[in-house]
Amino acid sequence: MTADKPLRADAQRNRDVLIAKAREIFDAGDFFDLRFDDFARLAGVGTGTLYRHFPTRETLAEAVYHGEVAALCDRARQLQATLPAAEALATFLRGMVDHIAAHEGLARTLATLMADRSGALAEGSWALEQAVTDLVAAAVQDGAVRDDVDAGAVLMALHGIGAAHDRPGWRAEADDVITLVLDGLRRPL
Amino acid sequence: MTADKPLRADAQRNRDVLIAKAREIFDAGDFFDLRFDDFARLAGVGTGTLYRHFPTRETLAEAVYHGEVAALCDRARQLQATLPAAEALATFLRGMVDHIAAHEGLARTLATLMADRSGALAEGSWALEQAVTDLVAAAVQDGAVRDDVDAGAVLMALHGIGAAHDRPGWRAEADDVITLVLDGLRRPL
DNA sequence: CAAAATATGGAGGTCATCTCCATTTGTCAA
DNA sequence: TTGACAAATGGAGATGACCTCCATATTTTG
Repeated sequence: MTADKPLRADAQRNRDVLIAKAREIFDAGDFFDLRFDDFARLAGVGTGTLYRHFPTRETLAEAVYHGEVAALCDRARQLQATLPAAEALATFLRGMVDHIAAHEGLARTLATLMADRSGALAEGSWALEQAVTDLVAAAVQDGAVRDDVDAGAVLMALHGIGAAHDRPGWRAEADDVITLVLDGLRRPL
Repeated sequence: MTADKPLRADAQRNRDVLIAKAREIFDAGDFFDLRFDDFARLAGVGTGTLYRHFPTRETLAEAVYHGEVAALCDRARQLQATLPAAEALATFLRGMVDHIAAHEGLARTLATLMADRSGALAEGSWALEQAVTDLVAAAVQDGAVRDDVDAGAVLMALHGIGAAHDRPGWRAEADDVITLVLDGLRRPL
């Protein structure tokens, strides 16, 4: 896919700084209040450098997102290796809520970008989708979960949770969504 | 809340034209590809007029959204009056998916704006939330639905459906989400 | 170490957004 | 009807964010 050409040392360094700074801003939730040019200065590089590395806000977001997704996928695999399938799925989904709760701004920012022009981020989230699909498939295999609903539905529900992050009773409602999904998955009819 | 001052005749006419044109553009999904000034010309008014009526894209979206929400609420009330509670809820949710499917561009546009700065639209969707809450409450009353999950969770799931509108297998997955939610609601444990 | 390749930064062009106000249109009382 | 006041209009132009471009600097290579 991405035939990563070896990046020059300083270029790599700047790229890393940009991503790190971006994650920071994302997390604070200030990403959209900030002029893109100013972001370059904040990161200590020229605007040209910023734009060469990340032509748009979306590409930058994708880079940050990649790290998130990788971490989540690791967690999924680890759970799958150490717990019964149904429990792994439940634990993972509950954990997702914790994770989103802990990274409010980031979740909101990503949700916004996701809804906007889904192309860029959709690609980045492919791995996450795969991980969830695997978790569900394993649970189906165990007979713990019905086989007539697509794993994509679980993704959708998660997406709703992330996107609605600013609702007053978010945490309780998010937990309820997971409860509904898990209970709904359990009964074959 | 909104102490609607009586609008002058021509102002009202322009306002209506703007909303009508906006709904049209929304539905075509071209809302974000269009310069806001050009939208004014498309609607046949000056930019000043556009901005006086709708200072931002969001306020315009909210106006369109209002109509949608009103229609949906009517439907909810009608179902609630003519069907058993559990069935009314199920029919309403299934119908939501149809509705979103039929108004692709609009759904996507609203989802985007919703995620962005939720303030404006969140206010507009209060009525919809109330309608869903009523449907759920009635079903709980009937004993057809568990009472330990908040109606907000259903809203969240719907939100996820709307926001993820561009996924390849959207329709099937959306139906699955509804299935999960309904089945999840059914079992008290 | 020289030359080639690669990356940098920020000045300035471009273009969407929004403001402002001279003019037009609607309202209402006499 | 008409005059006078209020409300609304529209579009020219200011503003400022986004992005390009290239002379200069840095890294790598032979």
